[in-house]
Amino acid sequence: MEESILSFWESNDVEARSLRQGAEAARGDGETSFAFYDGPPFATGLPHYGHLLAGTIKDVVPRYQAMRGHPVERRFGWDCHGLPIESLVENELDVHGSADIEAYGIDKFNAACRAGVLRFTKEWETAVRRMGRWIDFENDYKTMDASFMETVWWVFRQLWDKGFIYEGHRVQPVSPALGTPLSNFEVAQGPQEKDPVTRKEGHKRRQDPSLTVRFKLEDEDANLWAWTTTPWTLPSNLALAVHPDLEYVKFKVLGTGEVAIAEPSRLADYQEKGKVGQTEEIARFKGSELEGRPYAPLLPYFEKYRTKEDGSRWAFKVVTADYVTTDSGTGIVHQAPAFGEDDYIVGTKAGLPLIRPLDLSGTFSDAVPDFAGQKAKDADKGIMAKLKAQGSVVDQDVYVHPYPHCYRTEEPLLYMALSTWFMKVEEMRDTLVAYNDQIHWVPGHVGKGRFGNWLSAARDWNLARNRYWGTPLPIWRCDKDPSDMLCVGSVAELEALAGLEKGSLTDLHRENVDGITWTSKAGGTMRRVPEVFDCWFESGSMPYAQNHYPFNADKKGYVENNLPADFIAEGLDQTRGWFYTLHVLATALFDRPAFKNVIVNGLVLAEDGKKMSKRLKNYPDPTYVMKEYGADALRAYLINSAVVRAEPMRFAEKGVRDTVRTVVLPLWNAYKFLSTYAIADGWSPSPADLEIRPSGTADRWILSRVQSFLTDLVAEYDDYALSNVVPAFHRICDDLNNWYIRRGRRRYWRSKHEGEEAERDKAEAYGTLFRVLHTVATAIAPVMPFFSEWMYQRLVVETGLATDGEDSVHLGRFPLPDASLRDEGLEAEVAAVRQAVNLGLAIREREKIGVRRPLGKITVASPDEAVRAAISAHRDDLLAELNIKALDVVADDGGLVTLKAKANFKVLGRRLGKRMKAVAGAVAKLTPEQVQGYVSRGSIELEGETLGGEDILIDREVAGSQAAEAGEGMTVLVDTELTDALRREGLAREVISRVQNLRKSADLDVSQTVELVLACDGALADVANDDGMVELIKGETLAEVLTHQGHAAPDGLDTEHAAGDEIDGEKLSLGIRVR
RNA sequence: GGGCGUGUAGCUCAGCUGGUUAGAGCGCUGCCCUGAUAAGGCAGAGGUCGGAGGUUCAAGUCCUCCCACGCCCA
Repeated sequence: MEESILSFWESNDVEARSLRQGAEAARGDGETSFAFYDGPPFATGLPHYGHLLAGTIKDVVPRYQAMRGHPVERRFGWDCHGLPIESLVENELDVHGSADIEAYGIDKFNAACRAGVLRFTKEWETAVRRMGRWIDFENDYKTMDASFMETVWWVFRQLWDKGFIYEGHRVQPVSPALGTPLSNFEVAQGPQEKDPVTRKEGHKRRQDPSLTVRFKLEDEDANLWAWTTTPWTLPSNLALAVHPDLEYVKFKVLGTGEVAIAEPSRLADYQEKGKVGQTEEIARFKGSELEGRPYAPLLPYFEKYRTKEDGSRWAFKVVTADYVTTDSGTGIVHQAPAFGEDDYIVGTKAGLPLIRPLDLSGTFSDAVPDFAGQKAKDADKGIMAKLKAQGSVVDQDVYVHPYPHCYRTEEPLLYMALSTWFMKVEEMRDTLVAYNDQIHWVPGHVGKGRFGNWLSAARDWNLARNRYWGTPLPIWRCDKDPSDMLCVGSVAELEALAGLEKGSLTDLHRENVDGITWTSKAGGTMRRVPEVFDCWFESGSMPYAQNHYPFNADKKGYVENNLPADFIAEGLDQTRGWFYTLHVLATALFDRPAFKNVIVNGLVLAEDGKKMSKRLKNYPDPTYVMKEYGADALRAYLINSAVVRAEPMRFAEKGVRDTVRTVVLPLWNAYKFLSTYAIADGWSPSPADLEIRPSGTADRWILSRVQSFLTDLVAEYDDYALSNVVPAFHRICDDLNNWYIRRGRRRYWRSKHEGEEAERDKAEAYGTLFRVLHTVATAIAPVMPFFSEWMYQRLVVETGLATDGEDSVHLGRFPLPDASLRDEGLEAEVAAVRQAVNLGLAIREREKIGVRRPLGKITVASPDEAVRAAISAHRDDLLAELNIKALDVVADDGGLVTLKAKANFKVLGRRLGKRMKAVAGAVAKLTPEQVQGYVSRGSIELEGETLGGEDILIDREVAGSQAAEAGEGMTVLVDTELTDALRREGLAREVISRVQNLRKSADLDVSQTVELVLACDGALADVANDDGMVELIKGETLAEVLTHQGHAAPDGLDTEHAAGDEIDGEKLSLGIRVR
């Protein structure tokens, strides 16, 4: 069914027309259009349920808005740049690290990335279309398009001009073998190992030297003991850090006479392990008192940083830092600001210089002549030997700890401060938070909590990456005078600067722009800096870059009109990703938020609660699920869960199957009912039926219920609360199938000779059901686009009712609730009747009397006049549904129930406070008579309080052993006594049921008339001999002739179709001849 | 280590500003109905509301601490 709808959409250009409407409206004044941004996925893998979920949300909302008359432009976006594709290509080419890649050729490497990044786009397109998502793949955007990249340059240039960009350093993990810094992603790819104690997965463990070194104070004859596991950073030592609040001890080592300083608990630990002998305490003081104390450089290489030009102390002094702990070491931490994140922060704060005598391959430079040319880790031994020789080593040991290793070479990573480019974000925090307050987040807590907290603690954004396949940073710098820099904001500008022919530069990747140079003012050469952009910068630029803003004059106004977007949706993991980068750039560039409404979805987990894993095969293939159960069911299942409120969801195939059963089939059944009888009856809808205003109660009721349903839906859609849509749909289906159609079934097979009134009623029945189905089918179009379309085609298009341009449900308007069709009083009436029916069924259940057996009388008692009126008004439905002959409605239920009183805690608690308990106790102890007295008088005095009105709640409990049930506001009593007539009719109905089953199993047409043969005796024979009962049976089973034989035939009757059964222990044979 | 979220029936989840029989769906058991239905209805069993304190006349709901899990960030 869905496949044929897909080809219908395609061959009739339906999708394209809807999308075109969006694009055209958006290009106009933007007044009525609804702006949607698609967050670009990465097409290096196949789409999984997370993508399908996001895709569903991104489809439901635009479809709804389009139907509300706000056309939506929907362009698919592809994220093309970044590490995942580079890693993939590195593996395929077996080329790893910067040296290899550059030797291989950036042009060839990038060509491979370009070829590889879109390899799965066809599969994506197929999957996205199969799930019914309408989005434009032809007019898509790719972050690697020259036009997109040029806008990224423009964005960056804006920031540059506004002073948001600066050059700084950040400590990053570097793989010495690859000679390249690694991203967090790559670090996480490194070898993993379980911690033997905590059993938690972490970095692979390694043995490192554990070295405790003495630093000699310059203003006192004492040493500071500091600890490190990276001896190779000791030549670059520039400071020692202590915790300002920790206590330190100065002591004398008795054996050697050395005076030293360390943290006392750490010293004790050293002594326990026998590394230090007896000591004598000299003094104690806080870490803060050590601050600023000068010490002699451990090694001579950077002595020049001891004092600044003005003579003040620069490096080689004690600084304080809160991160110092007493978990290991001496409580005094060696600081090499270029080689650790903490060290870098401390160094910056203390104004220390940044020295880094190692290149990216981890090789010492000439600045450290003793170890020049050696690799960092290889130099550890020599450094330790040298320190030992000069008497600086207190202790040497081995330390085992988890440590990050290179994902390719398994070598330990080195942390180094590298030059990079930042965008100032910290100084705009307040603005970011203020604009965030204008955004409607679903769920709210993500915006307030997670995102809001992140914004108010936002750090400057490191925009540059030392990679190859990305948008190059458009900064050109003089090789003679590094302060001479130029930021290029467009291709034309670059061509002019470099003297290139206009229009000659058609691609902006590194291989095409790195070679572009020109002569600088100082006579040097202007060269591009080597970095490319963090690809989040590109996706954050997407609102502008997808339209080549501001270079494309046609779309300039369009971009400005569509900022902020009305709606976006992505997963929770984008809080620090796309949501953030969109917001930061829109705030910095346009002084507005980037979007007005956002739905954040949670993670789709496998049924076992684990991550979906191809290796574990713990989830069903999406293609299979859509083929087996349909995309509509999958969409409804995904949406009908807290996953659309950022909570994790366990995906179960069974859940999709249940969705078919509970969401799709009910409406399908209702449609089948209408079509079966309409065909049999030759009925077809007229345009007036779309607007029918019937007079009958049941018809008015169901139309009213539909209006309530629409009211709910519109509220939920408008609030982006998608998780409430399916439950609302479920309720209307229940009302439609289990009451409206069930009760009204006979109206559809009324025959012509019942007269004019019957004809009119039948027409209204058809018209109303038609109108209801049409409305409901249209209202669910955003969620279940296929089934909705299928119904619409049959109900409206094939019957010739479609007006021009409305040949698809998705091109029409969303049905808004019509208040004039709403009758809440009537809805309450039916609710009361349905409750009475439920109570009656409960009585039958308890008394073990099947509904097929008619009973004489039901009594409904209620003190509520409205309830009594409702029951009387719907008398026929109540009696028919319960198969009871007569109804009594009474106000006084005194004889049926005993009254129990309960204190109304909500009302009384507020008033009475502490006295609540006593009063509640007294109320509970009231006898039924006292309660009765309260009911008639309206007030009572208890514990010195006068209670009345809402203060006391009355519960009714059925008294004695009567066949009665008490519900909210009513009590129902059923007379279970049987007369002969009732008994005979019950048996007749049993017979009818058997005949109908036989007709069904014989596969007879609904209107096929037959000849019926019954063979039975005893009580059943009484029925067969009762003229009234015979007429009843004949009428119900379309039997033109009924013959009765004595005694059941044990071998079955000699008719075309025959069956045998037992009713109340008596044997019955029946047979059917087709006439 | 920090931020956010989650923890309620065998499973998946509702429970609004605190108010007294803690609900629904699925599953299970029993019964019933059915000439639109691939279905449906009624009932039953099943709960220390993650744990411990506290506030309050009253706590699943508010506060504190702890435990477990998830996501993000270090």
